[in-house]
Amino acid sequence: MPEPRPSNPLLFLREEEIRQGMELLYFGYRGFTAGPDSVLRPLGFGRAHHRVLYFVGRNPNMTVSALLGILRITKQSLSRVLKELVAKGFVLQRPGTTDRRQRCLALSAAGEALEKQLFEAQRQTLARAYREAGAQAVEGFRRVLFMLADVDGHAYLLGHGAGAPPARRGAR
Amino acid sequence: MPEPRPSNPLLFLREEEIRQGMELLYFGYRGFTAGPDSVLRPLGFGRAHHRVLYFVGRNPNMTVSALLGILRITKQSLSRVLKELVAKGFVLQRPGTTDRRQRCLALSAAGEALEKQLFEAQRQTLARAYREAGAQAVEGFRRVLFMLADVDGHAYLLGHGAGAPPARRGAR
DNA sequence: GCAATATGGCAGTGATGTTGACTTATATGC
DNA sequence: GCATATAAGTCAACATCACTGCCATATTGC
Repeated sequence: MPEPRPSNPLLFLREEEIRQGMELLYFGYRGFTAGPDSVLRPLGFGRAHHRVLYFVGRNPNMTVSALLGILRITKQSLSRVLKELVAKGFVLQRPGTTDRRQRCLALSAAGEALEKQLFEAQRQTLARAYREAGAQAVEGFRRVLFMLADVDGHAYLLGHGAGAPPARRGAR
Repeated sequence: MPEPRPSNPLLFLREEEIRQGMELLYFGYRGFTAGPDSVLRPLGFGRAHHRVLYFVGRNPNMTVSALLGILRITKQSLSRVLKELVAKGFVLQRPGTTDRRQRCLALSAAGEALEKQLFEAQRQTLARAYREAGAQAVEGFRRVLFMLADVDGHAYLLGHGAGAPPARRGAR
């Protein structure tokens, strides 16, 4: 057995520890995203549609450019997905009140129902993991992921006060 | 301000908390995977190539079916990616010693160099997040992600003793 | 009026995944 | 030894999701 596990918690950055973290991210994210696919496939939708439904549901009457800023994809990529969601009646577009060039996005009743169904699938997965891991682990989970997010992610996460700005407890 | 944050840690499963976790996973995973792309693009490679390089590097002389079992993609999807990696000299194929139908996969010297470069990019991202979040947070991060992984993920993670089997401290 | 902005659209391309059917080489059971 | 199973590779066809580049339309702001 090469080099025993360090008991000193300050030495946790060995390559094996890092690789384990990488693999956990890969398998964990895969397990987390597996759920909604079975709901989306029969409707002819994919992950991109899910992301749009999610963020539009969470930010009613958001503009197209706001959504583009969150998803960080091109206008054309979003356009196709959005057009399908509007055509099938899951998303509503209305001109902005102050600026009529804008198209404000919101979920229709059907869109809300679908988003709720997708949310429920992932809620159960995540809630179960939270319960098994414990509240303290959840706090660490959130703090590490927040640090992994880029500046755009931080801007979004901090802009939605519901979330805790993960200041490090007892930070040096 | 609707419904104040519960001080009781047993009530952390409200919808807002769950949605925050979903968003953290999305933005955190995106930030984590952003690094290697700039290295891979000039070589004509993508994320699929990265995953193959990663797991072959980590499991030298693994068989094609073992890799298929880890990645959970079809033989055809893997085949295309693998063929390109072999053609460009990053991955070596050798017949198995006991079963000559098998093709055992390993990284060439160039493959190891490339994998190391990709690893370094993500190691820095992850190590920085670990440092900022603290050792205790890292433990929670790992435990939640482990619970999110599916059975295939668990089988892989537990099969590589380097990782800690995330038994819950003080579990009920 | 005119430049900038918000949005939508078209054409083409590429990476990644899928299904289904088929081939080749080798191993194994009887 | 021969039938069958298995490991791997291959081909055709297709879907999703992203990209670039270019252009059109409506509206705003100066």
